[in-house]
Amino acid sequence: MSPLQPAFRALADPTRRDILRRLSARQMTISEITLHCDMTRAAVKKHLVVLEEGNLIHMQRQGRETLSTLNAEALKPVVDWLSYFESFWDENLTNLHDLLSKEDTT
Amino acid sequence: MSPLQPAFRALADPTRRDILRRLSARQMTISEITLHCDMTRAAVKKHLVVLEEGNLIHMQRQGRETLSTLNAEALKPVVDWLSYFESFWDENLTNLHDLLSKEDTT
DNA sequence: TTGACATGATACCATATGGTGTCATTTTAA
DNA sequence: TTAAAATGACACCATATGGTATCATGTCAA
Repeated sequence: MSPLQPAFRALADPTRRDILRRLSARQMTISEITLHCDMTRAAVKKHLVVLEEGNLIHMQRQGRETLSTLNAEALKPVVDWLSYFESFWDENLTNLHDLLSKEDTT
Repeated sequence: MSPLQPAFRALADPTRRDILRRLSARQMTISEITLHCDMTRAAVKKHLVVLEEGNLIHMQRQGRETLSTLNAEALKPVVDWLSYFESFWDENLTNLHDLLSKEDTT
């Protein structure tokens, strides 16, 4: 399996992307995160596990609470994968040019 | 629903990411794509539909075949969303610093 | 030491997802 | 005109996914 797969999978859910944004401000406990999520704590916990599997966050027990911390570096490989396509953004304009040329001769 | 959701969902599957890479070289028919995918044409077609829902490709009937074309621009919003976190890549190094300081005083 | 707090861990459920097989329809080449 | 090629459209299946409810366990504060 591609090492990117767990990260891409984690990013596919809107709740998980929202959690990432919140964790970018500061680390939070599971209960804190749950306050914003409109679902049970158990569901939030599951999302956190998926995020951790994607290495996008780190969970650390601290006394009776568990702090989740963003690991933004893990997004780097994802951005790199997507960056491959940046060169095609302009190239598509070229294709549009070709298309227009053909239409001119029709 | 966030306009990004269909794109993130489409990117979550390795087969679909592979198809995007292949389409970056040239547009292909469904049968051509299927040759590389180790699954039936029907399954590939489903993936193509998901990619189209994410606006990542465009399908166009051409006689008896359907040509799939990459729409790389649709990846731009995805990259933009991820770029928000770039500023935290360095900030995490700062956090590491804090952590090390604390350990020094322990 | 004792109850409330914050979780971990499960069991269970409905739906979404990823695949297959099959059949109808349109198009092309002989 | 006719069979093969290339799809579209379904029906069907097993699993994964996203949520809930519940109960056990460790921890903190009074």
